[in-house]
Amino acid sequence: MPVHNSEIASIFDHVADLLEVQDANRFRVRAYRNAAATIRDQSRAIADRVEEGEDLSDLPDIGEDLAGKIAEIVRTGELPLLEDLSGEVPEAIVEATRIPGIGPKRARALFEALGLASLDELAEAAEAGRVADVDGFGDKTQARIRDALEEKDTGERRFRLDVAEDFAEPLVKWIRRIDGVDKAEIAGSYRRRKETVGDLDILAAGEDGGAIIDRFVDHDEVEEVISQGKTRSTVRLRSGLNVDLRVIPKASWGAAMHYFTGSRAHNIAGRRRAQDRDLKLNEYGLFDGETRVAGDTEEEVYDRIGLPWIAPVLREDRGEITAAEKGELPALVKLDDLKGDLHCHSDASDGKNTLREMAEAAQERGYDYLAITDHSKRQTQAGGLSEGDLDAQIESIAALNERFDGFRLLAGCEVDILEDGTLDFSDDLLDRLDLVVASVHSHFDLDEEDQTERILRAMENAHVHVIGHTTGRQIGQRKGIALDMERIVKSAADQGCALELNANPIRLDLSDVHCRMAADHGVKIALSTDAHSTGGLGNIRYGMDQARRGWLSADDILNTRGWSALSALLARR
DNA sequence: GCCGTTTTCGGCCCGACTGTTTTCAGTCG
Repeated sequence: MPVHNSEIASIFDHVADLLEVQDANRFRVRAYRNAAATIRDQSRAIADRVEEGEDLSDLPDIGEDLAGKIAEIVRTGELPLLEDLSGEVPEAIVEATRIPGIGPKRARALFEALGLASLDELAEAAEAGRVADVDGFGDKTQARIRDALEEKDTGERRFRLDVAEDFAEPLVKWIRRIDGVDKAEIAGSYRRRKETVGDLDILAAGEDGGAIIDRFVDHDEVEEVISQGKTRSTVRLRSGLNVDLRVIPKASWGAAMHYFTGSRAHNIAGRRRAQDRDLKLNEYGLFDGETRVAGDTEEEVYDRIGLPWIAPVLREDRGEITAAEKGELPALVKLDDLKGDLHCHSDASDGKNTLREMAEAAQERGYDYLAITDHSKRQTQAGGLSEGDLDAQIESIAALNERFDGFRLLAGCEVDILEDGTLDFSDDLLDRLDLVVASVHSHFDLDEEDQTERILRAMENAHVHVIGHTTGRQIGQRKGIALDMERIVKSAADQGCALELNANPIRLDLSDVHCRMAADHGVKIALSTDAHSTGGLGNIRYGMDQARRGWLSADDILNTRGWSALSALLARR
């Protein structure tokens, strides 16, 4: 089994963790972390590149040494350096660094001073009051350790974007009404529209930071004030969501938005560019010595470091800076480009609304078409249609279309991909449909080889236009099925089969990296909601954000085409 | 350990807040 990129990245991250506890050169630690990030963001399998004899040191942050180590991992599945380090540093110390406020230095100091060997022993020591006896530690840190270990709070919890929105939007509106606040916006991964966010970063412009923050920490939903200064505060809401509020002067707005939108890696790259130009970039502005030369707007900041404005969704240090430099940033797809939705359900299967209601909702959104893709017969629990039911639905759709002007319901189906990769309906029946989406809804536990073959076989059926929610993952709830995505994408390209980007915020499947991989291979993406009600069509914006994070342009998306162009494309299968 | 308009050495992003100590290292974002 080839080694996955994520496995190589994890090994490097683990090495970095262990080196950090050993108090190794911090730039060496950073080198391992940077390399891990680079590897994680590659859309192609690193293992394949090694097999093909490619020079990995061409990749950013991978030099001769790390290229050699990657080759070794690909060959043997192991890295001797990691084995050595693991023998020298107790894993429990690394685990202890996940306690908020405890980093590598303090974790190691504690374990050495108290002769600890496990987190359980650390919990006992905190309970017995021995932590506060260690030099440099006091009662507060001891209480923090005790509480964190009691709650098993590793600080790792992430919130789905749509869930975070429910808390974030009312909160930022409330902050805007605080006296002295000129404006306030949410920055961070929320603004970059990541599928999950770890915390909310809210930026407010105002002069009297102390007073604004006093009001902020007084908000009803604040459960705990983690830190509170004159310009910055961190609180935990009752929901468990952490919120950072940062107050800056109005003149620094653009620089601060840039800074707090991140990502961290994108910021570091930006500050390096500033340095190269003998400037200094921080959240207050871009400075030439003591003089601020930019900072009002993000555009101005980018401009002065020689770049066009870069959309927040691209700010992940995945090549956007080089692309911006060369004037090769993608023309990102936008909501207005969409002409329809290619996956939704009616009350004929497990949807809530009738065909007519779904059609009217789609017209209200300004769409030219909507594909009705109810479940096939295998999906009994979801009211899957029998052959006869689908037959009747095709007729109903044809009758409805008679009444529409400039709009069309597409007769479709979300047909089940069975365990062996065959489909739940006959080719003859599928042949009568405008659009066929084929999806996996069962046997999630097959191994990677079988699962991949299963999808490949489904794609070989020329009646299949789109593979629905390809990995089947549900964010925070269910891992996706084991798939060799590169084989899937290559085959999709060969077959002319599209892959779906499912806009449901629980799915967002494909991921951003997979979107980009697909586009790089020329595979078209169906950007669809999988709506089960008229309201569900509104989820399209989450899928749009994900598509943009995947660098997709309108041409990469199937349903930016009008019906005649789309039907011509579909007929080519 | 990586990188290079100062290219094989000597740099490596920047600032706020906390806890513990009394001037700052560590941690975090």
